[in-house]
Amino acid sequence: MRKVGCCPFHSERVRLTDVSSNHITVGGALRLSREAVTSIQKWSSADMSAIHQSCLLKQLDQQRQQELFCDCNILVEGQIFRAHRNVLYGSSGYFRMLLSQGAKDTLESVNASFDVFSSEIFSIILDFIYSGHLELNSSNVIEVMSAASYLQMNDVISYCKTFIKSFLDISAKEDGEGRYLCLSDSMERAHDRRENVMEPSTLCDVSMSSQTRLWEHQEEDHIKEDITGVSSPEPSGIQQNSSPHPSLESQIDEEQFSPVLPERRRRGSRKRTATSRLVTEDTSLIDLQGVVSHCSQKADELYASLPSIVGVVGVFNKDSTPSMRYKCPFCTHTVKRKADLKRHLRCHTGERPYPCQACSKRFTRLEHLRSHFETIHQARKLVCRKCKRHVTEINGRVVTEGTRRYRLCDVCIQESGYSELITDEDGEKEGLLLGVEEETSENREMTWAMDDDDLAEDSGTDLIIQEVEDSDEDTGGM
DNA sequence: CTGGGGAGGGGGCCC
DNA sequence: GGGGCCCCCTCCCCA
Repeated sequence: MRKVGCCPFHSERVRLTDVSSNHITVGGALRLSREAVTSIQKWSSADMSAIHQSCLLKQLDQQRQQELFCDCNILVEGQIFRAHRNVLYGSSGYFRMLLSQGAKDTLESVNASFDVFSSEIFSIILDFIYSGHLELNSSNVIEVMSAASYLQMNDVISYCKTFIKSFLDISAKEDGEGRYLCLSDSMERAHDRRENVMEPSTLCDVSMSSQTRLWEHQEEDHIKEDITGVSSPEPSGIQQNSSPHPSLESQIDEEQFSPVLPERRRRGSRKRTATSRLVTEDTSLIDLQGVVSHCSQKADELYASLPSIVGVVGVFNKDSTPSMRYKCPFCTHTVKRKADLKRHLRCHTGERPYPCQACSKRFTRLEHLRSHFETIHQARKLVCRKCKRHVTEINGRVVTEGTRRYRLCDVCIQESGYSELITDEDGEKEGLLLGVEEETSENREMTWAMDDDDLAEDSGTDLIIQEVEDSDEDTGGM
């Protein structure tokens, strides 16, 4: 009579008396196929740790909900949250400092109180600490990030950054034909997910342009030569999701969550991002009205949700009175006024609400657009571009090349043979911008753009992206 | 390779 | 709070 066993992993019937090279006896009785043993070895090394951590975290969360072994009381807006000091210590730099100071009194409960964020926000963060899931939506993301900044929770900040950038994905994305498209698809995806729990899988689904902007802050040096993101490293916000709880697992890799680079450094990759280049290569006109208004609404929604004090820095005036400053939730920058913070945030969100209707470049500020338009498209500078001498309406002429206009003195015009490019004076006075060419609807659009005051968000309602020659000026400008 | 200038972008602050 | 100005810095192009 033969004894027959079963491989528990392959459900393969194995004759225990049949010792063949394809099966391994474990513990003298259990027989496993070699494939099963191999898979067990792989499975153990790769997943056991994560499973264990996940189970441990769930167990801790259950203890928290049952208030078992909780040795921390956190008071927020009159509401008391109970938690474990070990968990808080491993999740928050703020609590790490706080608990380190009272490390000797390990038997007594630790009490902490906060009035810089709401109980709802802290509840969200505490839930994340104990579950690894962050419940973000458009109305709480700024406050969550602000609180996370206060609590020194870099992983939460990274979550929020990714969320905001995917939410505010307003830059144009280039398709395979070199044409820049509106990002309604990615924005809709962001819209769809914004009310949902920020699961790791959704984080991985952040659009490429969002990722590149995020990496621009953290991995600038590495991606400079490969801003397209094809072979770029994973953003930190994604990497950390691979574990059930990165803070507990590794106490946060400080290198991985390095703070945002200073503003001056980030400009290094400005032109490689190509986020504002909306030039199309075909002759069709693309109406971005919907995109602009949609993005503007998204940005306004976020800005409106800014807490009254995003962060306070202990700065004192000369008379020793405290000076309140607004802290950027993305970086260490602080400003005196909320409006300045709003302006500053554009450099993080990538929002460019001021499009040039002549060349489709977009700007973060109206003054930058105006300066660009006057310099590039209106030739306002009374300086000869060639010899740099001052010119007047008498001894100088406006020369037009494509959408770019500049002035040359009569001498330089004769020397360089630009006479055929001289702009008609009458046309100039009337605001024509394309020189000797016939006035077209596009020309009128450009004229209107600077004549009217509604260049910014309002201009989006009539925004027409025009066909622009892929001239050196355009490519050089970006 | 290098220096100068143009263009773009960000901060501070005044109106 | 928004608009605007000034200043500074950085990047890129070109001679």
